[in-house]
Amino acid sequence: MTAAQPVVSRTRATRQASAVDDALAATTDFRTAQDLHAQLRAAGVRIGLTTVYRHLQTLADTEVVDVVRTATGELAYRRCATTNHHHHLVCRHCAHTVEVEGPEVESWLDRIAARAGFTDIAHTVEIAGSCPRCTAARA
Amino acid sequence: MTAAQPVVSRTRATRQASAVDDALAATTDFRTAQDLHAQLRAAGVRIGLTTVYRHLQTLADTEVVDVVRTATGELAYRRCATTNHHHHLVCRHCAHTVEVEGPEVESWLDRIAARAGFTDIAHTVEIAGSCPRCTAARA
DNA sequence: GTAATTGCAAAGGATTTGCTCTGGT
DNA sequence: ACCAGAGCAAATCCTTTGCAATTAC
Repeated sequence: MTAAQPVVSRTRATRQASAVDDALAATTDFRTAQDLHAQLRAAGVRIGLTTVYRHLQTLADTEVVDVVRTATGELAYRRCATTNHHHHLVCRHCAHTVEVEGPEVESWLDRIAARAGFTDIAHTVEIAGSCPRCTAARA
Repeated sequence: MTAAQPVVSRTRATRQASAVDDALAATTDFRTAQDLHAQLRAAGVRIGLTTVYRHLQTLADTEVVDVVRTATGELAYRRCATTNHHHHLVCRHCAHTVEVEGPEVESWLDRIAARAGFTDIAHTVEIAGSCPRCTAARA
């Protein structure tokens, strides 16, 4: 596999841009902007919340990160391993995330959309559950 | 099929409660609280936005209405025809909604969840598209 | 009459925007 | 030096809450 290259969202390389990049590279879980900001600050990085939001937005626009909306309505971001179309299995306790593919889901979507006469289909499939580790910890 | 009975969310039957019920019964599309409130006000009903929110919340808690989160993050409510598990095909232009079932999706979910060791799975599948009418209108 | 319900105003919380200052290049 | 990017504060937007007035029962 190719190493994740530092994706500079804007035209200039700044300390803050790499900080956000690094924070995203350091985890495979979905993180909110507030989350990442707090973590960066805790780690001693001087960065504003607005800046975190702006970088994440740019990364999302560039499709470098995936965005999902949590159950509470916040946006969460994640640097995905594949650029292929996929979905996420997210632990509702620790946000641990697993990428999954589902060809049969995609074909089902096409089928029911066609049946209803809908075109230009977009879809989101989000799956929440309890990951093995959290399930064990709570037993 | 059985007629949709007026579902009173609280213990007292008020003018406002039935107004919300009626508004929901009058459409098959997903509507936001703000939306319904504006519509009711426009129709001359005296009702506060807070009250609309409260009734929708209660109805959602009672599982009388389905709730989805729109692409812009707002909550949208809808009185569904079936109480069975189903998903929605929603027109991104006019919010026209079609209920769809997908046994294969449900079984796929179980399968991938089991494979990843996740338990206590919940999922959302939201499908957005352009309905036949809107597609035609925009051609 | 009593307690549930209403609805205004205000609070909350996430995200965005205005605008000035800072720092890449 | 120039201009993109940073960041604070203020503004937005949806939704919830506090609390006094209303109204169903």
